[in-house]
Amino acid sequence: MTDLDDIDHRILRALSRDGRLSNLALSEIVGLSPSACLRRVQALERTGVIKGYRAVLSGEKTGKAFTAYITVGLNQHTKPAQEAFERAMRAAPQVRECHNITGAVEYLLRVEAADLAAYKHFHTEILGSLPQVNTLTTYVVMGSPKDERA
Amino acid sequence: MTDLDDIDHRILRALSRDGRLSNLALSEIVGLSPSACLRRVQALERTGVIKGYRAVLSGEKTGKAFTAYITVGLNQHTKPAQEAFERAMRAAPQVRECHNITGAVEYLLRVEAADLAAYKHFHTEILGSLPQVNTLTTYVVMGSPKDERA
DNA sequence: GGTGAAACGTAGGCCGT
DNA sequence: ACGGCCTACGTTTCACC
Repeated sequence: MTDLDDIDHRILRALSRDGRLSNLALSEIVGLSPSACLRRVQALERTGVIKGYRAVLSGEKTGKAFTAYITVGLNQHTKPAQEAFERAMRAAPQVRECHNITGAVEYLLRVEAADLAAYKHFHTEILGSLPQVNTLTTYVVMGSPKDERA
Repeated sequence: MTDLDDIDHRILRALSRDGRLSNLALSEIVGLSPSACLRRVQALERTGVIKGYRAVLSGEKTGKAFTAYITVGLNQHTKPAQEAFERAMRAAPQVRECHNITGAVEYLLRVEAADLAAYKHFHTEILGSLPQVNTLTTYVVMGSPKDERA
């Protein structure tokens, strides 16, 4: 369907590192003329290989100094229960990621909050009050030696 | 040190959603003239509030259809052992994230691979062969109802 | 913070391969 | 089908108010 050659991969690598590269600079990096390069980038965007662009913000400097991963076990495995839980996660601004995983529990969340107190509030008032939730285990992030999705 | 007003927050929200917004479009969204808007964005970049910009790629369409989270327990808690492990994670292209966490194990990884076979190879040949690694538990991602860091 | 103008980058038509 | 050239147009960026 979409097959990517060497130049496409170079474009994707360059834009992953710096999504604000100008087309002119990008064309020099990948060794193409500006117009040929632009056409490729537009095609990658059109076909959904490039899903979008994002500014990467500093958690500390935007008042989100506390990050944790949480595993969530539900007490029912029915579709309505899952949908209700996922709806609640989508509505919660502290939840940056919600993954449906295999294993002993159903979900893995990434949560960002201002501090431990704000996290505690989220944990007990929001997560703890959902009727579908059975088990919660928190893993506080002390550091991220690697985070390419920063 | 860095205190952010309402307009700054609007800028950050807009650029988080679309990191390629032109300064002109951004200035209209936040209700500033282009030059004033640009000065703010440059200040946010200079002070590290905006850490960078990234293209968000489709895992499926770039040949990474398999995603898993892995918890890793080490058999020594010494600094050299941690550093050796973190070095190996930084060197492994399949590892997109490596977080140092609290709890029963030391690390949480996010790994992306082409398919289950490629993952198995990484799991046994790379992770399994590191002398510091004691326990490995894999959680395969079946779906991500929410992923704002996409 | 806004204005204006010069410098710069973008984007699309066109042609060659 | 894909790359390079050319050029009109839009955007960025900076000194100045």
